[in-house]
Amino acid sequence: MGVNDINATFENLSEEKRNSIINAAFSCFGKTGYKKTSTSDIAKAVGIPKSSLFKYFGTKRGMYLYLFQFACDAVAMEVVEGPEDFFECIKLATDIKVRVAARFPGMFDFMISTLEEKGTDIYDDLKAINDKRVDKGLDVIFKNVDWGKFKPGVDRSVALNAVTWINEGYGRGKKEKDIKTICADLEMYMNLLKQSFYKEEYLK
Amino acid sequence: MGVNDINATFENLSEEKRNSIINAAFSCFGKTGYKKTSTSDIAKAVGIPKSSLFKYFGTKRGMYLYLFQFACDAVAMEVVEGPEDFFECIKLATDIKVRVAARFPGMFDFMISTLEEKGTDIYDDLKAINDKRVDKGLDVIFKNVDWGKFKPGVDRSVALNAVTWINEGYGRGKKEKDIKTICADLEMYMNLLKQSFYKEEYLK
DNA sequence: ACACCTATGACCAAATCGGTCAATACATTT
DNA sequence: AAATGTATTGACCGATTTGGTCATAGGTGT
Repeated sequence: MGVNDINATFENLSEEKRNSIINAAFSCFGKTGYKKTSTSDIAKAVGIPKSSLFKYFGTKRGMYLYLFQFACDAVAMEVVEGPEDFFECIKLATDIKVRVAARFPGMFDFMISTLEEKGTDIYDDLKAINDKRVDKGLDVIFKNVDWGKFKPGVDRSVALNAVTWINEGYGRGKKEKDIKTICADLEMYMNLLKQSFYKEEYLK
Repeated sequence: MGVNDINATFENLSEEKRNSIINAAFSCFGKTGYKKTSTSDIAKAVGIPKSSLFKYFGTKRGMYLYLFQFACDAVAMEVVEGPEDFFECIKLATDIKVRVAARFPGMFDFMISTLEEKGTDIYDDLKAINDKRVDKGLDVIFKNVDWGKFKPGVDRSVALNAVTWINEGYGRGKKEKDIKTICADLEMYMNLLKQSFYKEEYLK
């Protein structure tokens, strides 16, 4: 084992065990935030003794930063530039999100919660990691979008808001649905919005 | 002071102070739930000593139940039967929500959080209070809706989902906006959806 | 049998928990 | 001004939980 490699023991675990730990931690931290989530909460959720967590991550802070970095990397690995059609980009983004969320269900809730919680002693570290990201949210996916397809009255932020809110809302409510149903449902909602947003000539 | 009246001292406070306590408690409990929110968290948020809270509500449990009852009553007081047009009902519901949220900003987040947290020793008491409610969510407001105005393909749950998700999404993002802007923004979003949902003949 | 590493529960001091209480501050009555 | 009743407060309580340590038990390869 490397001398300075705190996480080495964790990385040597089987992927299955690693993911189960990561997912439980995502879920716990995502629900109650950094400060209010105790290490024993997470240990209980995973089903391993607390001391193992400290072997893997050193400190609670180390664990949280690891998770944040992990989530950033997981997203960055999937992000690609999208086509010029807005709703194709939405579909692409949804696909990515669904695919990632299938492996790490609590990840996006966790990511949202990280930036909400201020006044903690890790906030600066989080921002440092976040500033180093190149993917910068949805910018990459949408950079090629042809906004000319939209009706004159509809501006970009409105469109993007409506779409993301419906996606979020659907995501919050889904329970025990398989990926195919989810994608089909979302496509239906998106087609609904498309009819409101696009000029007639682009509604195939 | 009445013998069995634990809350009497609290009720005798000025409305301003009472509301500031209620709002801080809504916000704290809404964010981290019953178990993870400490009485000192709330006291600090209000700006009064913790011991005062215990004078007002007796116990933490008592405080939480009071808040829940209070929120139920506040909603029940505003709810009325809506007209037959779906989007007029939405507007009515939004008006109610905005009006209530103007006085108690954290109330709805609190209400949502109450039913999410299971395994606490107050869950049964909450359900008991909740079961006594007559307003039962949005049923009353929407009971007169004429669903025939919708396009054949659009079913009710889809419409209601899209509308509520956009409302929730907008609500989550709003910061320092005055009520008028909020209502205008939401009306714009709703008109967008209306065009997707209604048969042509009903689009004025 | 050995060495090597991981997993684990008992354990720690420090902080925090829900809750109490005697003392103070304050307004009202006499 | 003195006396009275109440509201407010910070100091304080035992109990629990906190982040974190560590010696030991257990498994694996040789």
